[in-house]
Amino acid sequence: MTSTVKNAEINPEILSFGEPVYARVCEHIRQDILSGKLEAGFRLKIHGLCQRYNVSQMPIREALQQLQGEGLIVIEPNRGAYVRRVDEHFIKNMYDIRGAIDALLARLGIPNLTDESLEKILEIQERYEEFAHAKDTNVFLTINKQFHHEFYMLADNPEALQIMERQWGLIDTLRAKYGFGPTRLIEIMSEHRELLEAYEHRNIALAERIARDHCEKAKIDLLQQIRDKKGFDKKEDRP
Amino acid sequence: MTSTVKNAEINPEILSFGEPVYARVCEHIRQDILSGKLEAGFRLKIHGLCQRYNVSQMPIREALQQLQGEGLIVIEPNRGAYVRRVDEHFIKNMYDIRGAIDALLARLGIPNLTDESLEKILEIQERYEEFAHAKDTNVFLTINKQFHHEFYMLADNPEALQIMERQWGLIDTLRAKYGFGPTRLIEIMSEHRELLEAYEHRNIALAERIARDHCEKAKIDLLQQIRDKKGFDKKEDRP
DNA sequence: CCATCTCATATTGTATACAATATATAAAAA
DNA sequence: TTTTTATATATTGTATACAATATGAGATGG
Repeated sequence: MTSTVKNAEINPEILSFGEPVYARVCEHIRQDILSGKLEAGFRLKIHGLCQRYNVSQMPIREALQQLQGEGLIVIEPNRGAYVRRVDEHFIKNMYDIRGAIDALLARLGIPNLTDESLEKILEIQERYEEFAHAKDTNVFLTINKQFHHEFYMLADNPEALQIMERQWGLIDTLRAKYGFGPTRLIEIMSEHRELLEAYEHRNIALAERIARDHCEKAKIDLLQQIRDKKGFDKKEDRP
Repeated sequence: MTSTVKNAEINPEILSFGEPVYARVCEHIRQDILSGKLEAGFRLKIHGLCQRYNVSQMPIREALQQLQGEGLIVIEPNRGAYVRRVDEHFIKNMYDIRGAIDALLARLGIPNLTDESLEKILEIQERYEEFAHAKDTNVFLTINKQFHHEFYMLADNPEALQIMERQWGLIDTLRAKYGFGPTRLIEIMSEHRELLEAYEHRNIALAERIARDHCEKAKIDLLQQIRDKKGFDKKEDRP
């Protein structure tokens, strides 16, 4: 082999696996956005990302294009890329959509409900209640995701799951940042219990209503948290 | 300026505007997929696209990444890109999702309903009925889109609109290919009339139900059309 | 005849050079 | 002082060379 290695050392963490660099970089940036390390509105300069990941521009550019397709960032041609900015409208709209989707998934899922899945959900719920007093937002978000994931699985509609997950990450990011209202954690617990009961009784109409209300209340709570803590919608880099 | 032009002529249709090439190529491929020119499963080889658009690989690759983010194509690392394959499950799932979203938009939109918007919708509906006997699927799809677009606007939830439009294009492509069932066009007309009436009376619950049923019937019709005309799910290029 | 290996070819992936565009700074004119 | 213009710098966009990987055909061994 007559390979002419003329490039300097490459970040082994990025190159490591057989996966292409652009895929790895894409995943990395996505996580940085969803974890809140890269805040909404943050300007993503290609050169900066090149240094950060120690690779050339092209894999970076490809990663950014994919993230734009996913809606996590916005690329203005010849001007640059920014982490998508979210406003109260976006939050309201996403919760409304989620309410509709969750209701749908209840309708689709209840006919497929088995005793095993019911038990599994109950188990998650109990773990949830265990941590209810801990007040650790991230632990909550994780268990919460597991809880709803079980319902989603029952419905057997991966497209709905994918559509929601694609953008819902941004909402979870906000929730991690602003937390829950003082009484919200207790309310969530009982709302989940109610939902579980509706499933147990195979009461589709009731489950739909509870799922929608659940989202509605979560929406109100998050918006309230944001208004309380303020600091929202500051530090602009570019409109 | 000491520019050293060493590249051959560039396709002026692609380069023309101030828009970057990758954006133009992206739009072009997207249209080719949605219009059915590039069928589901079609292998998108970079070199082939380079020749087709007479540009180098990089803009092509960036365009493909974005389309993958949008979900229109699938890129298997180191193996290639394919137009997303759709199966009956996908169709069923998308119609279910659309039913839920349309119901939501009815609920959100009715409170915002004005006489002007009502009149505009009625106008579209009349144009619809005018063309009902023409049996031109594409004309139908266009007018149909206008009809529903008005309802979507009332709801003031651009995220829902965007989420739907992103993937719904693939369904319209199938509809354009397989057409409507013999009695379906008449049914659509009356279903739209019913929906319009429910809006007129500001009957949210009724409008929700009609919107969902409308999607349910459309789903059944499309699946039937596909089964009838066969030829579906053939000509594979790669799993 | 079948399985496996080798090697040529095709295709995708990455780095780099350079071009095009936007942004910022400073000088000139009003 | 304000506005405009010129110029330099920074940043994005494109083409090309080359590297890495996958694919397929023929050879080799069982």
